[in-house]
Amino acid sequence: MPELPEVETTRNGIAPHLLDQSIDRVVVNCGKLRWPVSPEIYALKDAPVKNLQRRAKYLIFEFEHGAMIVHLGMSGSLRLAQQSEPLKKHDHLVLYLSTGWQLRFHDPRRFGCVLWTEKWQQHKLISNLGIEPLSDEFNGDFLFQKSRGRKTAIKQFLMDASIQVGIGNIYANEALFLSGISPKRAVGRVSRSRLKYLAENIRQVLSRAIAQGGTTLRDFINGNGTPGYFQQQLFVYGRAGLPCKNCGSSLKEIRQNNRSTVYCPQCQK
DNA sequence: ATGCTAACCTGCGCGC
DNA sequence: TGCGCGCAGGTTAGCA
Repeated sequence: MPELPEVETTRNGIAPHLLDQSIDRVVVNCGKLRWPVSPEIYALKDAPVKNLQRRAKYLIFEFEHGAMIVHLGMSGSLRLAQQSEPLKKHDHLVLYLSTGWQLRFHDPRRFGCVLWTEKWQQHKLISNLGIEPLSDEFNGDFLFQKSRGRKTAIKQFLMDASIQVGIGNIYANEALFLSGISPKRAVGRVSRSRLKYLAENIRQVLSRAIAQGGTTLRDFINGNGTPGYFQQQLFVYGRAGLPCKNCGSSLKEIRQNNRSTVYCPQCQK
């Protein structure tokens, strides 16, 4: 479900309700997620949230004594709710805030996770991640340096979180279209100038998606229960067989690494 | 090191 | 209406 913009949108939506507020208690309705919900989460009590940040597609809730790491997987969402709203199917965790609001973790497919760690930067899911695509280090030179000698397809490379994080299937497809680069091209053979353009497009597409509240395909909602609007601006993702918005020819769909890739064979070389 | 596959799940749309 | 199939925003573990 959520790529970087959707996770960031979630953070923006819930942060005002959490910062310096206390989580009184947590009720776990189903602790069987990608990994079992950590025991420390069950025991969380009267804990003020000191900070809420995003690293890759992870949300990090920092407390005095440690941190809660949340990943939304493919179908997860976090949503603020009032007590009076009935629980939905797949509302696996309910965090009770001292303000009376609840933060509910909803995840039909249960590919997400809710874990506790004392030092989140050293957690094994976090410590080996690549750089943030919206940071200054992420640019054409970085992509050039990381990609030399590699034969892997450029799309797969973009989605490799050990290189750079946050780019999932939607935005990999979109960024390559915006850059006019074939998703099949061996990344090690893409020129420095094209990689520079690609890096700029990645930053731009992610930033714009955040500004639009993310992409809502099936059921993504931000922390306040409202959908995103970026899907209206998608050029290729989900548009296989439809006309290219640039040249009008039919968009083609292939599978790479068992993920669907949509691109314009005319515009992307 | 790099790279592929299976695995973790539920829900939905489509063809028959 | 119902059933089976394939596909869906992700990522790790395990094995070549």
